[in-house]
Amino acid sequence: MTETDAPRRRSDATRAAILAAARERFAADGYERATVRAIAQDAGIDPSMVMRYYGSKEGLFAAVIDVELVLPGLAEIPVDDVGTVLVGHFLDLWEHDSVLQTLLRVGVTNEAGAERMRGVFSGQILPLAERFVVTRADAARRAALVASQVLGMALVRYVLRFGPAAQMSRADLVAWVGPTVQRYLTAPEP
Amino acid sequence: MTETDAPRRRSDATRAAILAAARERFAADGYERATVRAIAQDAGIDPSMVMRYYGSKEGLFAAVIDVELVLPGLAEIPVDDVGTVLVGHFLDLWEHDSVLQTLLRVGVTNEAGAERMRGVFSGQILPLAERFVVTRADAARRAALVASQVLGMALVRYVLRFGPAAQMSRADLVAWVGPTVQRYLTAPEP
DNA sequence: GGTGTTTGCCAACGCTTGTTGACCAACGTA
DNA sequence: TACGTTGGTCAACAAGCGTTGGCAAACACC
Repeated sequence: MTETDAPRRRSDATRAAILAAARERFAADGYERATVRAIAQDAGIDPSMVMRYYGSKEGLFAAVIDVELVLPGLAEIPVDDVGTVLVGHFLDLWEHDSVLQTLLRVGVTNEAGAERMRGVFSGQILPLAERFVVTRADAARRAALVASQVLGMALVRYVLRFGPAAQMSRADLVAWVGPTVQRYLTAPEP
Repeated sequence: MTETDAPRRRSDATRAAILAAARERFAADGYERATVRAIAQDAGIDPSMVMRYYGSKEGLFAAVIDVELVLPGLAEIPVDDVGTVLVGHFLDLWEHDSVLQTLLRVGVTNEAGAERMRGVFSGQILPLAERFVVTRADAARRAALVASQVLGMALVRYVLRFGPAAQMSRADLVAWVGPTVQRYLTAPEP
């Protein structure tokens, strides 16, 4: 998804600085409040450079969310631990990579962000659910339930910052939420 | 919270039209993209009227989110049904009142919206949780978990509009999510 | 019926936004 | 050393934003 072996240019450092600043601003402020001027200032360059290298603000945003986002393979872990392991992986992803934070902040008001979020859902959670049930419709429902709990957890903990949710230890969170995800994936339909 | 017996003015209809238009716009577009001009056009009046009656865009937003938001009393229902009943109430609230949609859309990027959201949490879900456990810290954790699941459900269903989540029937949703909430409220600590 | 207040529109302000093009310095190559 | 290419700044643009003040019509009251 991301470019790998392009010819090295002298401006690569600038490009990277812009991208890094954009990541932080979009993740912290959402699409509208993250201005091109602010991003450029963070990157220590002129706003016009953003346009030169990314075409437009929308193009810059597209570059920010155009990253591989993969949950570690859950194939080899015991079936009974899928819930807790998945929750742990999601917490890691959330805390060490700003792209999910960006997608959530932006996806709530911006259609491109929402579309990308749906893409992550279809590409990561849906295939996971399909390994546990037979019908495609059932898998879709279960994946949606998993997404609701996992995104809801991130929402109250990292975005809305509800006190209790932000203060819960990682272990507590896994112990509480893991079984929910486990049930959504493996329990018989109610 | 809302004014009740003020002297009736001739402009009450206009005030109401502005408020109604603002509710829809804020709920649909979030704070930044809901412009005063667009709201005024929806209400069929001049943008300057918004300033006259609500002081500023921020004042208008404050008026929009300044509404009583109460979950129906859950005191008289059987303890074992708390989860399913609560989820049902939340779905009703979400579909018949735009204020929660507004708060979620805005709260993700706007601190005033987030603060109001935390207020709803503290005023509605926290007291509920305190009826089921003894220590205040435990209640806070459980309330946060309930909020994460319930808001996450709303997020994927009404805001991000994940296909499977949006298409699930109300009955299915209650049957799947109800037990999760029930467990968060009444299960012993893991 | 005259007078003061309310309701509404209009035009404009000052500011910020994304975006553009002119221009200069540094570099690579012959 | 000369020259085309690349990297970068600067100043400005048009558009949109929230916001303001003035003015005309409609109303309320004596």
